[in-house]
Amino acid sequence: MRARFFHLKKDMSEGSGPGTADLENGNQGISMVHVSIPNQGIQVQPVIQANQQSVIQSAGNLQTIQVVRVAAVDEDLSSSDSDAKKRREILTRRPSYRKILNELSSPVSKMDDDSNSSQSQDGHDSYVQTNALQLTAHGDATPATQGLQTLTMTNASPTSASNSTGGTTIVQYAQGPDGQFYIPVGGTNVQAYQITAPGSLAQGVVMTSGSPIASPQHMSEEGSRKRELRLLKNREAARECRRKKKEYVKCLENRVAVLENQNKTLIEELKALKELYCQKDA
DNA sequence: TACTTCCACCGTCAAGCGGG
DNA sequence: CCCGCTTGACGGTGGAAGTA
Repeated sequence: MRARFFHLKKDMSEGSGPGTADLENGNQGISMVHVSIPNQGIQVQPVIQANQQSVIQSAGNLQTIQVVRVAAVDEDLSSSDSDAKKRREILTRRPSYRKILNELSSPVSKMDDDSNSSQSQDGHDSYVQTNALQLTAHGDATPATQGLQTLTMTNASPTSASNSTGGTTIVQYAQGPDGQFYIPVGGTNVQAYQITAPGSLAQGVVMTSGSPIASPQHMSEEGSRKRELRLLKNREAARECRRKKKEYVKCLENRVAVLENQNKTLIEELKALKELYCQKDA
């Protein structure tokens, strides 16, 4: 089995590298941590036992960050395919990063509400709030771009083959009589760009300049159009998903840094109090 | 310099999930 | 129930670093 399988969850529970110090007890069966943040203080409270789902729930000030333990699952890597299937079934699906980040940042804000950025409760996490990747298609009534469709992607990557305006990416495409997709550039001057077949896509959307009317015949099917659109959407979605995942990991790492600092401070405080107590006693 | 290894990123597929 | 979104898995690519 490839190590990449569930690697995010694994990273979270293995106690290796940055961002895992608060989860070091994972190998003792402690896989849930209570983090409560009353005003400024932070309490970390391990909770024994956890079921197999990654859940983050919040109740008032108390947030429960429950981390899936994968170590036990990974231990029997040599087991049969049915075991692998079982593991897979057990560990399928986790809440989306958007949801997790929502919960991490609550009750201050809701991710999908008005604002586009927020800070989590520890005041250190800084990540851009993301809306779900949304693509809405609607016709364009302007004569110059008759038949032009517009895909609006909120918070899509600015590097995508599209116009990006403040987190909203607009992909415009026209559908030729042959069923091809054309991406017009320059308003009235409808210079057509053809989205090529998936097989010829090395990376991203390869666009080749061409006539808005002429097209190769092999792309003329409705099915291939739909597929092309689906792939385009999924490409953007995957990009967005990876970005969110990165933010999520960063968010956790920041949280770990804060908790480590807190822990260090408390240890020093305890040490000082101990010394004071010993001096008094002597 | 050529080769290998590692890492990050990407596109695609497939499956689960939630909303309508 | 269907459709679209989300995300894990997989395979591919390119660049950086290490090695013979």
